[in-house]
Amino acid sequence: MSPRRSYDQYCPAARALDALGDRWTLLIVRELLAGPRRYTDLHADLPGVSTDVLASRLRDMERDGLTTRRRLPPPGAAYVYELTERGSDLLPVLQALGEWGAPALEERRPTDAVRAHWFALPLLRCLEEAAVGEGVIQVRLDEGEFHVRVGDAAEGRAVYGDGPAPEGSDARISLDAETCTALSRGALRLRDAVRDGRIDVTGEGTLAKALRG
Amino acid sequence: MSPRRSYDQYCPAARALDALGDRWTLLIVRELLAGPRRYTDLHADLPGVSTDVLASRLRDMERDGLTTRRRLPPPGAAYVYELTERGSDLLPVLQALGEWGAPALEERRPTDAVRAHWFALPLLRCLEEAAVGEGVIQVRLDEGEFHVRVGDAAEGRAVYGDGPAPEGSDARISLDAETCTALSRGALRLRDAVRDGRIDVTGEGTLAKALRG
DNA sequence: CGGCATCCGTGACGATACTG
DNA sequence: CAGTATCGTCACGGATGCCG
Repeated sequence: MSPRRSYDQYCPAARALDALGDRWTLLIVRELLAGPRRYTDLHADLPGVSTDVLASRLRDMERDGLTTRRRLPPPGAAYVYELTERGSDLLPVLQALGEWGAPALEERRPTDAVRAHWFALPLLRCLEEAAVGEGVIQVRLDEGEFHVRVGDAAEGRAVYGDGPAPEGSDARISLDAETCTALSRGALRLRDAVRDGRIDVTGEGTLAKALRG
Repeated sequence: MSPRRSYDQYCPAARALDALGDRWTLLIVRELLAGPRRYTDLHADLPGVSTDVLASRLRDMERDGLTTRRRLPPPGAAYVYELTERGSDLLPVLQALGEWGAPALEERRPTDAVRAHWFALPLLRCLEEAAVGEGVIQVRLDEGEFHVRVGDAAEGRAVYGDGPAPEGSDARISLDAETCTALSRGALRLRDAVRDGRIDVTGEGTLAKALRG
């Protein structure tokens, strides 16, 4: 079951690792930060995880208060997993991890899987730093689409999600994964990427105008 | 050897977990954030880690650029392990983990080990938030002593360390682990703890005066 | 004595097959 | 679709031994 193998240390970081240290756990959190997911979706976006391990992690995470399992209303009645508030509070952890790991994206190995929404967190950081304003930005990569909510002072939940934003978007940008990587590594600034045509911005609102510089 | 078991995902967080996801790795980083340590010291402050796993982790971490192994000059010639700059960059990760895990410190199990410097990071956050000024504070708990450097705008390396500060301290405080926990959980404010006598402050500098309120 | 390497039992993990 | 069952392999934890 759960991390019966506790570190048994009276230390906040060790306590966190008791709940998060198992393989795949934090990556499942990363997936669910993009919104509720079904078991099969999780399995598809976590290449390499075996079915039993995924099921075991989801059980442990629910037991530890990180996730809940909810049955979708018909039609399409299925179970979806989503983060609790406690689980959503892990956003800073994923951000810190991603920031530290960004330099390691320099090399792109042929065996590496790619999903569009994996770039949501790094890109969100760039957009926040650029202070382009407030609103929802729809992002299109070759690998797929996602959306991010920038400038939300509430610092509330669901700052980004997979696919198009249900409530619509204030601006749309299109770029490739390489540009995304360069932005997240700090090797490229948002302004320069837009100026060089590596980011295509569509939309007419103030947010789109701000993105164009 | 090293995480031969990569997640094989082109994602910054996954790349970070490739290097950090193995058991004990992040706790070794936590230890080394308090300063260089010898193998035996690490083994003593990480109860439960087996000798071969510790040696293996230290080798992997050195290979991944997180740590270096240096021979101390005689007398007392021994090897010490210390973080590289890349390794020190993990401070935000440990901070985020610690902040998230702090609520789990409510229950203190009898099997839990305790070390004084494990409270350094949480306490550092409290002191930074209280904005008491700038300088080095020596902290004494029943479990041991450590020191923290507050208000250092440089945000540089070595914001805290085990034992007394080599360069001396501007103020000294004495408190118990329970008070430390309450502070890190946000259940107790620094001002109130000082006022209630749960923190004893000694020293005459501006930093000590600021701590007294 | 500090710094590991070796051996061994157990449990976690990964892949495949199978079921409601 | 959403898992459970089975199995081989590897990583982990504990103990011991070696070597400077």
